Amino acid sequence: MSRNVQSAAEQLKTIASGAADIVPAEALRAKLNSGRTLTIKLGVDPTAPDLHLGHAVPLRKLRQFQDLGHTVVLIIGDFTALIGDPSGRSATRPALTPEQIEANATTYIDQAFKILDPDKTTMRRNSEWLGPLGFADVLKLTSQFTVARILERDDFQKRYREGVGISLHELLYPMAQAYDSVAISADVELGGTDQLFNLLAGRELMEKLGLEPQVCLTLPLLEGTDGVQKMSKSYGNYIGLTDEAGDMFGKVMSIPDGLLVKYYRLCTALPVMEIDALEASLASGAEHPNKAKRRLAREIVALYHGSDAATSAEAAFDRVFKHREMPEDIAEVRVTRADPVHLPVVLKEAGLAPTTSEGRRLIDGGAVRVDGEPLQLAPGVYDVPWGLLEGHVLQAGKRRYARIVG
RNA sequence: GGGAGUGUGCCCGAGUGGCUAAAGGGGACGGGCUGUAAACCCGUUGGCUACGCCUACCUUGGUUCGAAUCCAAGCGCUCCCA
Repeated sequence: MSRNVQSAAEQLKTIASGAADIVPAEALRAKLNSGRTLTIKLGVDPTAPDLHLGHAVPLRKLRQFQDLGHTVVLIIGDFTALIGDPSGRSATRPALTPEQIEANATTYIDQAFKILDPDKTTMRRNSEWLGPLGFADVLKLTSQFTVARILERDDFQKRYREGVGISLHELLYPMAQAYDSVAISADVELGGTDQLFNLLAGRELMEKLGLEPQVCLTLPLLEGTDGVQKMSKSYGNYIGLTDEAGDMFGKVMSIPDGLLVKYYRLCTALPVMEIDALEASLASGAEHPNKAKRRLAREIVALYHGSDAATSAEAAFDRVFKHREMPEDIAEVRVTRADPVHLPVVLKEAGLAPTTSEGRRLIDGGAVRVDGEPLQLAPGVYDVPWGLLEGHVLQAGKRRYARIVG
């Protein structure tokens, strides 16, 4: 929408919103003042096929740069994936096969373009320039860094102190990433706060090689739905960009209140001033957190599925969780017919429980309902008449439903 | 190359011959409360149409009526010396 008609000061305000740190801020101001189109770099690790809101944070920031008229270079770290970024890790990352990397890169790009403007995005792979380097080239590069400098890194220090292994090649990761910045002459590089070390390495290397050093812009790590750990698939606390609208809405509703403003800032496209105002009214108690969270959920769902989907996701949410009614679209599930039927098996076949044992636990725990009515069975009894289930809605817990057919 | 230590369920971590499907904690799931938030209370937490059976304490062999626990070799990880 907007082009680079905004003043440097205005641009800076947008860019700084939600950012954790800009190092050095002065340099960014100067670059913006120059009026030229800046090259904004983001390196991504093709280590996972599915993107979530956490991945979207830097992508959103990139989009802001694009809207301000700048160019984005998205670097797929297909070569560095052979090392595995040690950032924030307490152990060496497993290396990926080239096939996995390729597959992940493809899905990554697909999903990233839900956020980025393809016309203002250049895609590169760092194997383009890292691959051809010979051992002599690598030696020359390593001579630009000192051991002390590399070992300053918190995660390396920690691992070293705790006796957790550090492979030698991991020490080269920051250097490889830094070389990416050299290869594309980046003006600004984005990354999470855990990336600061890597970003600074890029800045230093550029300076040593006589290039205008990049500005490092870090973004806070986004906590997942548990509100504690950073959002990550392996913690199971993520909201996927390709999650269904209803799921996405529900997951956003389940984040802790304390994260509301952060999510607004990092995950929505709302103007900075509006978010500032919301933050104030939440703090004063004028705005109920639940109301703010609903709007947040709508905003986020609308971003990835459109506003119609957001509206109906909210309606479906209310139906089930506010009015305690059945959802409208309950999938029919065909299960093995028997009379009487063994309920744990039905639960399993219907996908409501992962195992029959879990099914039993759900029954014992009073989590199973038929047409919304709690099912009470005598202890030790798990068989029910088929007629009780056929055509009815079987429910396990608050969110799992299935209409049983035979 | 030499020496020492360590490997338990999703994670951390007890357990040192039978009473161990394995303490405790975390997490997760379920119930209550509620705003599908937090806090709090309660329950569950290997699989199996199940008062029983099967699979489990890095791997493979061995000792024993019986092993997560003892022995041997191997593999992984860590530390110290060279």
